[in-house]
Amino acid sequence: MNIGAASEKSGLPAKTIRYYEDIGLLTAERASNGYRDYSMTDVHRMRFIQRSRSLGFSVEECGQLLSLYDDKERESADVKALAKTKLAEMDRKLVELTELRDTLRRLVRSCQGDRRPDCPIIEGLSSAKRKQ
Amino acid sequence: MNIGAASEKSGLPAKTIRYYEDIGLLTAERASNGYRDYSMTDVHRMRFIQRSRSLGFSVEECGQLLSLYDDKERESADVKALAKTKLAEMDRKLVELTELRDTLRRLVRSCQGDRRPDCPIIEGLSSAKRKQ
DNA sequence: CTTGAGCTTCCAGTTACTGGAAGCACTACG
DNA sequence: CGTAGTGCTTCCAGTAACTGGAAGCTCAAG
Repeated sequence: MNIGAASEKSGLPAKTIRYYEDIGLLTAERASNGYRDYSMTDVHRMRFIQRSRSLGFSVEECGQLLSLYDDKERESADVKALAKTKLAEMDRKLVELTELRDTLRRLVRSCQGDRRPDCPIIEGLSSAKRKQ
Repeated sequence: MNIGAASEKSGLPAKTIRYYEDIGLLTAERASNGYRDYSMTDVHRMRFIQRSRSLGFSVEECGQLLSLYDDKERESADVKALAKTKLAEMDRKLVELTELRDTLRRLVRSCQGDRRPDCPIIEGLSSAKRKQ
């Protein structure tokens, strides 16, 4: 399939797919017309990257994960360790995000949304609970 | 207080504080020696930006929020609308993140962490539930 | 056979920092 | 009082991860 179809199936913009190829995260077959030609395996790889990125993995870390994926001889303990580290990070981030969401939600509720210039959202955001 | 102290109190690196000044998000008094001199109000503003950024507001949006904050005559409805939009976005992101965290957690649990090369983490990540 | 969408490469720009050099300012120590 | 070290200053360059745009080739439809 062409890059457009792969883009649609993977959720990655075509530009980004080309960029990932540039930096070595993806490779592409070429059709006789010079167009990139992707298989479902490629799309899986794209989705893998897409998901990993949205999980908070940097492109570099995606590369690590993918290299573990590619090198079937690698011990799965490596993958597990990496995943565990990321998991802890995500848990932390999730708590933080939830807190912030709740703060914002509370503030939106308490804000009148009328013409009073002293909106509590601003007040709340600038003085919200500091940690450590 | 100097930039170092403000950095510590706000959680923003000094470099970043200077950068925010560059792009007009922050201003700074200057002491007689030419050093930037910050008040607690400035630190609040920094914390506001720091929190907003970590909430997923872009620097541009922080600017909008801050301009609403600065211009006391503005209706708070504007702030509320902006906050509400962001709130919806955060809720979506939170759901997505939770899903991904759970996926990763399940996978970490099912992965042996031994020398078997067929780690299910990779498999799971690359084929995880696709939506819409 | 042309029109338009989709593909190609390449280069430039963007966002939000981050690092490093060169040099002035302040504190502390001998 | 000199100097060592840390912190501040500016400025310029680099980074990550895209994103946009130009110039040109390719393909399907009318």
